[in-house]
Amino acid sequence: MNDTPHRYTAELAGRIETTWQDRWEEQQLFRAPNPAGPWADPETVARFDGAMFVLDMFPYPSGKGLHIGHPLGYIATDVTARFNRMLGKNVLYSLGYDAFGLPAEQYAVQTGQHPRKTTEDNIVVMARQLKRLGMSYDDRRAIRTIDPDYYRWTQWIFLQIYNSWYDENAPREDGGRGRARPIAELVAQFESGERATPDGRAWEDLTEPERAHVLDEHRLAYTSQAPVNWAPGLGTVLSNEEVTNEGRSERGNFPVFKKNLRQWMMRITAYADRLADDLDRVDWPEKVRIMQRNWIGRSHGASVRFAVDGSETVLEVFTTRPDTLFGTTFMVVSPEHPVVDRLVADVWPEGTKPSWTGGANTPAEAVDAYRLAASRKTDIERQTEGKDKTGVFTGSFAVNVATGERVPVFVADYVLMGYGTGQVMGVPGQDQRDWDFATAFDLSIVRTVQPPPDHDLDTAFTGEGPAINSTNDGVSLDGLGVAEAKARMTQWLTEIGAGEETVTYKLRDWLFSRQRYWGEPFPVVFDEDGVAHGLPDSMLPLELPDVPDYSPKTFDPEDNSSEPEAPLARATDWVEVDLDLGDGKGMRRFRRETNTMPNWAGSCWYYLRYLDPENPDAVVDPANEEYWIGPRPAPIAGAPEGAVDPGGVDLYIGGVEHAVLHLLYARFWHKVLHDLGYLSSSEPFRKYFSQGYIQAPAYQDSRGQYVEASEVIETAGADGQPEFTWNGEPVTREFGKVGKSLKNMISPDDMYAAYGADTLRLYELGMGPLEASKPWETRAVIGSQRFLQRLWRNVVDEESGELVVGEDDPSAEVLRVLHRTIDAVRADYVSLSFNTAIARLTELNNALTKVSGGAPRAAVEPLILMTAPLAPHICEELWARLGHVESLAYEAFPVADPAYLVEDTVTCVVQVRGKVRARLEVPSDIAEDALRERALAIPKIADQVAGGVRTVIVRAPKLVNVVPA
RNA sequence: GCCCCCGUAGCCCAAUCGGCAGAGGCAGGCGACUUAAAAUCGCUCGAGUGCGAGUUCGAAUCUCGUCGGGGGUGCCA
Repeated sequence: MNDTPHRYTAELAGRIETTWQDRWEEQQLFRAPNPAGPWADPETVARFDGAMFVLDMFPYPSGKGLHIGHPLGYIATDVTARFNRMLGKNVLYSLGYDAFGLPAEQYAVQTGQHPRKTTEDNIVVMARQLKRLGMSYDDRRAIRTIDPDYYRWTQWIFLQIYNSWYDENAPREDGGRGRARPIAELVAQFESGERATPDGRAWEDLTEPERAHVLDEHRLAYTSQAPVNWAPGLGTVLSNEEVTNEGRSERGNFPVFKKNLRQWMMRITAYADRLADDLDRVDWPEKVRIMQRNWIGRSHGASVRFAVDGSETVLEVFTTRPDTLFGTTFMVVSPEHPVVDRLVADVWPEGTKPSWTGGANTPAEAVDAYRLAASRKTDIERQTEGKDKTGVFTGSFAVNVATGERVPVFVADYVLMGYGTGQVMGVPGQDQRDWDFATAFDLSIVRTVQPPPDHDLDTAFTGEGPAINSTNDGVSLDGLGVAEAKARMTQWLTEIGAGEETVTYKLRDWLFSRQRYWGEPFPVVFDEDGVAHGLPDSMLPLELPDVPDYSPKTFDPEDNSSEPEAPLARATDWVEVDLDLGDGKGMRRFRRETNTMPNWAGSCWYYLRYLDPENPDAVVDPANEEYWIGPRPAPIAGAPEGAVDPGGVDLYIGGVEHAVLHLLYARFWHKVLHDLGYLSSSEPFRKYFSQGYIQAPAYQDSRGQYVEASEVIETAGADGQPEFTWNGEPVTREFGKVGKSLKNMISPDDMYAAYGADTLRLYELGMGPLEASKPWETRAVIGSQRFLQRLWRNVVDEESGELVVGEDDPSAEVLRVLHRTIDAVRADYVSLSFNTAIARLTELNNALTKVSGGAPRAAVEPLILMTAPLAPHICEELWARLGHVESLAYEAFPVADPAYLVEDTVTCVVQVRGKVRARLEVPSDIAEDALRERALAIPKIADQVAGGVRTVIVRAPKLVNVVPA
């Protein structure tokens, strides 16, 4: 029989936790009122002290359920949500499911179940695990991307983007220029003649397909032929992330080919500048802002036009180093570039070196062979060949505009078609790639920046230095530094009409279609001329049809000529439809788009739907948007002078693996909707915090195979280092991401059973800073349980279950500890420093344990309130046992009394030359002079500075440093 | 290759503005409770901050170099 029936064991914790979880749910305690929309309750909203939107990256409902790595961020947001409720804020906090996607489809194909069934089953499992963790979600707002009521609006947003164009000259309210406008306004410009059509004909003289084609050049969502990763053996296209370094599919290890297919694209490049500039206005980790800026890859330089000798053809290059133009000794064009055809000469001209010809008899032969070889190489092969430069001479010469010299034009695959103009000027003196090419092809090298004396003579010099060899009749750069020389050269190029200042980006338009079943259908149909039409709102949602077979058609893995067949294409009854689009043309025959949207679509805007999930009339009521995420009066700390707050979610926590794509795509959509007037905020996430990973030990046997981590036995070795064995065999330990592949899965369910959810929450946040990755150690979880057991014992007698709190006033000493703790914990919660908050609470808890006569109620109650965001169940239970009827979820968070924060006396350290030599107990308000005198009067100090004092540094009241002469 | 972050006790981690290296936890040691063990409780041991310079009255903190670990990116003109 248990001696201590009221001890806080895992079993008791489990009972308490499930009881409170049910109670919270019954009382609908965490439902946040909205000011407008279907749930409008402005009176309740008015009772709060402002709004706070706390957001997690919503999960993909995997069949394996949660592991202990997942909840870290969720616990952090839950603590933040609970803390802010206690500060009087109206807190919006929920968690939906990102439920379309490839794994569900693949699992469905394997098991013969419908992906909706397996997905919904998985959601049930995850929802149970999360409820058991004690999350304070508003359950009404937990949207699922697969629900037609949700993806109706995903489709609606797609249509807004499709029906928009980017007007680079339109003024914005923030003072800049460029914003999305309805496509109808562009049509009006064409109709009125304000804007000329590409070929100059009048708009009304264009056929409908011609007009559609013109508009496609402007739409923010458009179709185009684009190269994609095609795996015939899988019957599907793959994202780049799904392709291995060896150019095979991650799943199944099938060959992957680049294939040109008609695809939907999103014109995200139109927003490149704003996506880069507005990073200054959001409160994000600097690391993530740098990653996004790198991804956008804005670079400033100049475009320069080169005449081709004896031809009308003009080559146009982009360079970030116009100052080095005098050092251009050759030109290079990408093999895929259409201009190559016009460059190929009939015969090898005089001066052609043997190494330039590739052994061919004519330039045409050489270039054809080279282009064919390049086309057969994958991107990966081009990369893995590294720095070995290959190429052939075209037989043409261009004219260096600065020197007037003829320079040979080459075709080489180190120049990429997809960046800049696909043509470069070869400047070996100041570019290592060009140097390598010049060396391989025996081309001349002219330095136009003076390298320092210690510079390696066999390499390019890319650093800062004075320009040399850079003077002609029109311009001289000699002696100028790089920045000045760039400006001077760009100015000269502009004057003579040979070039101008230019900005380029690495960012590409976003490939937006997938040949999959389990995704949002495009709300688009094609008429018999092949012209695309967006469906009218009244036809949304366009529901994903049930099909008998949702697996993609597979082919011979090596059959590059095969074409993907989207599963929806087989639903012929659905694809071929007669519709009246309401455009005055009556009932017509259409063919539906059979691609589906990528996984990103649903996750691009889910946070907006949390704001107003049941609104049938709008994606979100403008008043709700404004209330929850509208711009605030003050910009974020550290924003540039004059910056305006962009609005957005108050706190978004998620893994850094989504730092580039998801966050960038969501920002893009948000800005489009802002431009079109649907949103007052211009950024989705005002503050983003990237959490670290929890790593768990994984073990490999002598063959390098991972073994089940839970079955590994640790022993102390002869040298005191731990040794590990599995089934008696020695294994080696490493730390890695938790999961199936490393066989180190640890389920939160096991932790609930062994310790309880409150202990798990406390342990995960107590491990270290939220942003750090740290190793899981099951053995250490006990420490968090002990903390809660001590807290329990401060209130409840383990034998009898009676209250044991003292009703006397706390001592001054206890009050000082209490108020110092309040002060620190408040600050720690605000800065997400949960590990130090836990340490402070532990300290206070330990101190109360030692108070004779029982921990005083006046100290225990604030301790419980402060611990409640971290460990809500046990705190609710103790709060109730202390006689409170209401949940503590909306109790005011304790406030520190400044009177208890100041000490009467402090210990002052007295240093000699920076080394501590003595200590003084002094009044905390001691004057500098008095402190100096007292320090110098200490005999030990006086002895040490007998030779005289050079200076005394006093930092009253805590430090005196005496520097002897 | 380039860019960013991190190295503090056996382990995970603290340390406002540069001012006594230690808040908290794990493990270890000692003790209490127990017939015994586990659990629990109390007490306790423990590093001079990866390494080398520099700045400073004073450096874990700032600067430079170097080593180790992690992340991003990659022929981006």
